[in-house]
Amino acid sequence: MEDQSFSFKLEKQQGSARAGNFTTPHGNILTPVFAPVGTQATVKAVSPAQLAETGASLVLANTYHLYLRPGADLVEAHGGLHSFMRWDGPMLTDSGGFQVFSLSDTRKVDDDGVTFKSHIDGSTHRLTPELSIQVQEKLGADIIMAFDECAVPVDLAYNRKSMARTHAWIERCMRVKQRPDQALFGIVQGGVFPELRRESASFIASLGLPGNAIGGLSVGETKAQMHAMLEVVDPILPTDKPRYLMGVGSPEDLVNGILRGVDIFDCVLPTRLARHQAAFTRYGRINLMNSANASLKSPIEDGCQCYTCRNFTRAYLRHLIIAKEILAATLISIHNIQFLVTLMKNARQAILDGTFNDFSASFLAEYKPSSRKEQT
RNA sequence: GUGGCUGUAGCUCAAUGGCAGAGCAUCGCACUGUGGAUGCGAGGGUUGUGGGUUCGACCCCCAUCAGCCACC
Repeated sequence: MEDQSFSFKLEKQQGSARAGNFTTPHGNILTPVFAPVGTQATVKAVSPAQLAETGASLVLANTYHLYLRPGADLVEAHGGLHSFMRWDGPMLTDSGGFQVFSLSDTRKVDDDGVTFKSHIDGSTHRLTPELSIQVQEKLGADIIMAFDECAVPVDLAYNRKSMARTHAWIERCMRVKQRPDQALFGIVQGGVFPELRRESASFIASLGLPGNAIGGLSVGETKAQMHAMLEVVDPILPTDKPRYLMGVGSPEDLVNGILRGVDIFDCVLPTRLARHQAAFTRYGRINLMNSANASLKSPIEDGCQCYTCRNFTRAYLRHLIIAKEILAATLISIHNIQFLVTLMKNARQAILDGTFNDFSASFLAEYKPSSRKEQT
């Protein structure tokens, strides 16, 4: 079904950490990789040229949002997502499955699909595995995702049922998929339950898809639970296919994910935090609005090669924030994206050099997570 | 000069004799397959000043100061 456009070469492995090269019709993805999120066919506040300058390769967009607005037919009529939003590099679309979870106020899930109300105009819609694939084929991303259900990971009985449903849906996705220039990834579910995760990973691995994702994590469970689930899944998923941890995440989560065999990450965090005035540094997250930055002539991070840090002081960025200038979101987004992209590049190089253990240990020792629900 | 109105948080204003509050601003925290350039919280007061009435006064009375308006 897939043509020769997609191949994954595992270049080097150190422990569970992997350095690879995933070939797509729009260029290679060197892994580990972080994909910034452009839900509505735009990485918020950042132009494609600025995005390219951060070193980002893979960009994510969202089926649910684009299906509702402007509609898949319109995107298709404009030559697909790459052409429509002017991103020449690899792209990935989420299936809409996550919205089944995050918009649970207004959804109804059954074995055939999900009925939900539009957050834009309240109109009722129905999404099925078949429709999700049809929409994603019109959008035209290089990597498309199976339509899954992301259940709240607390109820074992419900998670078992939900996992079975997700597995059935993936097979339906495979049956209707037509375009050979798109790679369909399956998604492992199973909540925080090792036995379910094992079963799900075995099933997904057996499908022989060009890539495999791990879903249903970073949705409220503890870090320890997330790590445990990754460790359960790591030895089961095929080593010769990329693994994608959906929706993750923070810098420490990326490093911890690589340590447990993950190749691809995506997250809204760098851009959302930027719009909320927070920036990553190697020592942890800082809030640029803090008055301590009011007169600082230093950049967000000394030595950072991003456009923002090469040109602008913290005092200027804080001024933009206080004055409510939209450039603040742009400049901080550029920094945060490049921070994670660079972290992935450095991690990849360390794996290739055989020094990833030291790299990850020293990064995790230096980087101080600011969230209160950290650790544990 | 005469009369009137107004003085409460940094700012704009509530509170009609019963625990002085709000919005904005300031300060801080959070954000994980993006309904959100958002959400949560904190600090901040000799109610212009001085007297009086009252169990109790931002509130009523007297004086005084300041600003504004009108009329001489």
